[in-house]
Amino acid sequence: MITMTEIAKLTHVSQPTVSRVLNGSMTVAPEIRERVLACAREHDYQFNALAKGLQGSKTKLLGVLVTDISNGFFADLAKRIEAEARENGYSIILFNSDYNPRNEQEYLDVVRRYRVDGVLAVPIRETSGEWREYVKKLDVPVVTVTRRAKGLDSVYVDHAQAGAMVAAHLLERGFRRFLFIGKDYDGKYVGFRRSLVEIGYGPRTANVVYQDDVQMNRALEDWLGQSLERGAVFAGNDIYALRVLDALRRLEVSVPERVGVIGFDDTSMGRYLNPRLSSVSQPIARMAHEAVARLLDRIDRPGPREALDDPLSASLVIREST
Amino acid sequence: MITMTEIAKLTHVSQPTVSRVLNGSMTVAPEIRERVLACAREHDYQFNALAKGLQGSKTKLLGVLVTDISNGFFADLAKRIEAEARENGYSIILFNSDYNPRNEQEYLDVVRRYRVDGVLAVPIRETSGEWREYVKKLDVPVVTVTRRAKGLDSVYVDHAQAGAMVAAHLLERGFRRFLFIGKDYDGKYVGFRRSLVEIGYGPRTANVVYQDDVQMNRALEDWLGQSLERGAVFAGNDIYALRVLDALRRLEVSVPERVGVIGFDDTSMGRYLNPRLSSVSQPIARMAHEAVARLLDRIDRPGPREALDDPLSASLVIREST
DNA sequence: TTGAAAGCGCTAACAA
DNA sequence: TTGTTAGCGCTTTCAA
Repeated sequence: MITMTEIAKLTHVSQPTVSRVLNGSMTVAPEIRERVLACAREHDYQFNALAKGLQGSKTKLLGVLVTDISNGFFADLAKRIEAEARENGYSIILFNSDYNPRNEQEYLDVVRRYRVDGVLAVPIRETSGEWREYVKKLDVPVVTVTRRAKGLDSVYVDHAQAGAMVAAHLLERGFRRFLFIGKDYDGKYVGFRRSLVEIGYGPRTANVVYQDDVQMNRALEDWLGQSLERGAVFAGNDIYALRVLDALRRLEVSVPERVGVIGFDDTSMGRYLNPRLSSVSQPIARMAHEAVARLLDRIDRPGPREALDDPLSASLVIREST
Repeated sequence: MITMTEIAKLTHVSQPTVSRVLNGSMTVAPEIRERVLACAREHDYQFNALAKGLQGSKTKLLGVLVTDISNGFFADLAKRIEAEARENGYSIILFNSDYNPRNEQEYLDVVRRYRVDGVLAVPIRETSGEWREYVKKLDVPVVTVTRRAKGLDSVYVDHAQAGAMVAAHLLERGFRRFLFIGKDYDGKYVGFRRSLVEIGYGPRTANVVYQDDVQMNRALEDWLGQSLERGAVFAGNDIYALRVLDALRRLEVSVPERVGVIGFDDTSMGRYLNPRLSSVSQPIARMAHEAVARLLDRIDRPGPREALDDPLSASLVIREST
């Protein structure tokens, strides 16, 4: 691939002059400018991003770390982030932690090796000390997406509030018992449960951690057997919701007459499912936009500033399943 | 971040000696080796991948270009590719062309700028002259994944064969009219149609290019109205299939009694849908493995060799919808 | 307006 | 076994 030095030789100017032309400096004689540009075009010059990055620390590279790219929600998020980054002249190095902290840690090292200008991350355990420590060492700006990490720039949806919304909706629809599929420390469950406890439904709300289909189906069956009252399942994500729907169908439980189901993330399949799935929609495009904007701002204007902590709110998408 | 030169100063050796230690050369006195390693650990040294890449052309970076990462199939593929690459010490720069050739072209330039060691691509139009020309200019190895590009290393599933399999299956299940959702030059339709034409069903097989739900639903309705014979819809991917299922439900057409539906890619949701979706499964893990292996081989042992052209075969996953 | 020179962090000769 | 020197492709002074 042709270099500036070679173009310089071909056009009989110095290499820095070529640099000036190619970077759009206006202090070059039009005649030379033409000559250099023509030569660059002819040989299809592409600057060496490594050499450029070696110099001024601007690699125009962003590290993006997600937990699971094969989850439609994160795939969408990654897609939007990539688009936003591209619009601003940045490229993305993508990492998939697969919910494995070892991977996450390893990636953070890789990111440093490539001297990325900044990192967008969906941390596995955003509250852990290890995560904070690693971020400290990174010495490039980091923006946490989807999760809230205290003291760090975070662009996220207020899960507790979303959970409360779900509770209100389910109550209004006449459901009186509740099962959450997911971890009990999950923000959405925290908010969900809190609302329910407040009005005395604490004993009627439980949670199950998803391990595999067999285990979940059994848990579901147990829960169904405990009472004949109309209940609702709040799934931690749409993937779980889809499985719940399937299990319920197998058990010949009618949705939403006997049991309601609501998902989370509002992935695109939801509106085509049978029954159409109610879900909680996160403003993906907006999150991607704000996260990238914040990150680029940190990159462009370094120095300490207060951490961004602006929870966006989710919205309910009500369809047939509740 | 600390550099080799700085470590050299701190440990009172020359910088190349630090390089030797850190790269595991055995020709260094144990005492020095210890000292240097300790210092590196203490300061959490991470080599500068840019400087390294600027030198020996090995950036340990792979460009990955897909058409749509938000499609579950490609998300899975990307995930596997990333994992395979990582196992071999490579990182991934990810691009999403969004089926836009302009993006694709632009990305190929970016890839050159970062001097990636190789590229894995799902091209938009693998048969076009433009694509071949761009690949030529790339002067790094390129492996085409999912599609077949003549004369280039290609790891792909034989879509025509898959299409033929679908035809045989549908016929066996007693369907007698056929509608394919997708482009007529799509390999799977080519193979599908060919099989059908051979036995005289040419006039009974048609295709519709998906534009949006309204248009597709209308086309579907038209097709249904043309005959009362039992027919099947072959969707170009599972996403289309899901929509077809939804449209059919709206039209109160029973699946698979009156109309069969089969998808493509066998995305994970398929087994939970109502009805469970029959689909064509591509060996994603194997494709990722072979593609990365081939690419790394090209990188490690340059020089002309015959292009890899080894079509893998897809397999039918038959569930309730056919 | 242009060029010469230095340097980013590293590897790769080559000497000692 | 270690150090010296040069150079990868670029940007950035500093002179001219």
